[in-house]
Amino acid sequence: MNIHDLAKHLNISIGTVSRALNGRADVNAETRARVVEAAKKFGYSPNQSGRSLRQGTTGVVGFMVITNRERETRGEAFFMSIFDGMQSYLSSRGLDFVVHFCASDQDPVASLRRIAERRLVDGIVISQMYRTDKRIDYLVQRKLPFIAFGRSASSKAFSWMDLDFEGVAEKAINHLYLLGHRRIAVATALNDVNYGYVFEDACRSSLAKRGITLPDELVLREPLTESGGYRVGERLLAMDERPTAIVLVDNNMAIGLYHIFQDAKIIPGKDISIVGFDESPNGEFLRPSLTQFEVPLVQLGRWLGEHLVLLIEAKAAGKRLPHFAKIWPMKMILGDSTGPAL
Amino acid sequence: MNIHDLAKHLNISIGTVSRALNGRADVNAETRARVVEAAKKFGYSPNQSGRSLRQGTTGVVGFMVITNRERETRGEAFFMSIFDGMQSYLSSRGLDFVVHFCASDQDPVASLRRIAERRLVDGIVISQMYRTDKRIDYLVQRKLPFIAFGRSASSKAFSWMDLDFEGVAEKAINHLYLLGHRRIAVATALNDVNYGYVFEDACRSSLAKRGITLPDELVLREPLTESGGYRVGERLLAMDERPTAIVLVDNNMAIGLYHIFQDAKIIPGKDISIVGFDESPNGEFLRPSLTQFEVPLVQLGRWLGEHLVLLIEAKAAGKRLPHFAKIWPMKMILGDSTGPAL
DNA sequence: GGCCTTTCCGTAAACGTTTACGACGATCTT
DNA sequence: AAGATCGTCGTAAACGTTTACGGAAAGGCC
Repeated sequence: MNIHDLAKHLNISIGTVSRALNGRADVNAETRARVVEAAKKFGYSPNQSGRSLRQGTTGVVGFMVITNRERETRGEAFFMSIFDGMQSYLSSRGLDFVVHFCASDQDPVASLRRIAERRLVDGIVISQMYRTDKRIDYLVQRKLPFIAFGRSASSKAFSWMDLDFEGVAEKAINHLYLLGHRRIAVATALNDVNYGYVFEDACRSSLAKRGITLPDELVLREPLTESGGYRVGERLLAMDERPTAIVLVDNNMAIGLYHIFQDAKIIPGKDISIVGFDESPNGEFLRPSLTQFEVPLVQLGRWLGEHLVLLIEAKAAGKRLPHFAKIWPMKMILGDSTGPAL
Repeated sequence: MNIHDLAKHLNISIGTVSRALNGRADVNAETRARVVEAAKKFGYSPNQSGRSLRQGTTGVVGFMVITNRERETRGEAFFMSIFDGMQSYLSSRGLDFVVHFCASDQDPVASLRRIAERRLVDGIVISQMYRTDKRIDYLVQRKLPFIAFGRSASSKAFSWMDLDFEGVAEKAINHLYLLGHRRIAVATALNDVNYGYVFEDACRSSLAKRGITLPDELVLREPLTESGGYRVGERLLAMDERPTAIVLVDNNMAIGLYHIFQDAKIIPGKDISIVGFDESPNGEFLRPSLTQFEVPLVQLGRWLGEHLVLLIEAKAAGKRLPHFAKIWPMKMILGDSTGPAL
């Protein structure tokens, strides 16, 4: 069933059918009603290939995520809620949303090139930004609208949004400082994902603001997983001069950390203070409950959808929007995993 | 940069360029080399819209997942590994892989219709099957190749694969039975997702085989989340005649269950035995470690990719493959959460 | 040398849309 | 009444490919 069949059945021209369905003004109200009804009856909806070929636009918005077989990124469940929010906004705008996966052993730029060159999307969100990320240069050069979810050290001008690592670090450190903690460890990412460095630097400067220097041995770089957290615990236990508190860049780590502490009969919030990062269901269900930060992920996804559409529309209109750099605020949720320093 | 530009630059016709790039036989080796090199140099790759319009095929394979804002499905991280495996297989076949999300408050059939009618994919995996699922009828009628990940009670003939709920139930029940347990509870899904029923029935018949009838009050239907597990724990604690063991259809539940037990000073494996379901990193890090089942998700994703491609190729060749119904085997991993009945 | 085969390539149609343009009758303006 | 405007619709070109078809040149065979 294509537009010709539909037109023939209605005894009008395909041009009129197209105009009727696309809500153009120059078509009789009654004709339009007939067309719409017939389209519904026959389950007709325009072939996307024909349409995009003609218009040069696909009506599809993408999200690229780099999977990691060893679960070393926070990937996982985190993204699902973001997808949810983004999809719900885009569908309200009549756009399709698809997620592209790129295995960690593949070249992300090649994967992106493929998506872009085959013109599968009108715009895309890229995530898991590396410190220097070639994807940015490529997308800028290709003029494909995009938002980076996470900052990068790229010199190119581009739009991005990121979690408020500075705010989190400041609130966490301040909270611990007021509780009397002075020797504070930081557990951060092992691989080259940029936010590991961002968080580390933020903690360092929040500590410095209070006259504390962060010694190298208290920066624990491990995979952002349960076993990474377990490893962090092992390293903490092996220290001569153990810190009285630790802040984590990832809540998966908290699970492993809690369990090694449980084995070692160390009670979070009493013997050592722990501050988690994102709001994960695990955090609420840990005992004692984890002090962590609230991230409304669905809302964040909506935001990404809205702003990517703005970029796409601007490009279609031939305009140029100023680049934005949005920091997503996060609220601290006090749990029982933080307490006065010994 | 399109095929015309490339042809003009090389001083040959677009037909030859197309043939050269598509690996057709009737083109001179030297010409082909020149074309390939020029394409690489200019970063040319064919416009997917033009190509699909002509060939009637998109080179894209999809996966549809229904998000759930309340995290009531096992959705979440589970899928990420499946995507990983599926994507890696498909990319080795030169196909693209995209994931379509459908919010739980949207109509899954409408969402699927949109994908199918706009011809965005050559084939699709649908998941989170309902007991009676209209998507199946739609896809069968539309003749779009698909695999259902999860069974359904649909009368239509279609291909599906599912986890081995019967095997899991049998192994779990047998294990508990040999440990002396006779009063065994089952925690399963609250909503209409089919596998909740499948698992319940499987447990029921495994128990029956050993002369035990499963009383209604021991079937605990709750959301497949941490808080659902907590709720299961509450209900267990409130029982006059508490079961000595419980099997779970979801590991997220285990987290909540462990924590209410921790609060109530009930030790899994000693005071009560717990059998989890899928292999999740949480399970390994629970204390005592959870008896659970191994699911090689990446491999499972590859399997889905391979078999969907088979269906797509069969359709392209005008052949009809017999429908398959694959049960994915799962291996029990003994933890410390199961022990002799009191 | 004539014929056949093979190799290679150009031509043009087709895929299903959208949209600029023009045509037509009807209505309005003066 | 003539011209202008408006509402509605049909026509045809264009988007970028792939591929069936045919033709030219070259080589092989008798």
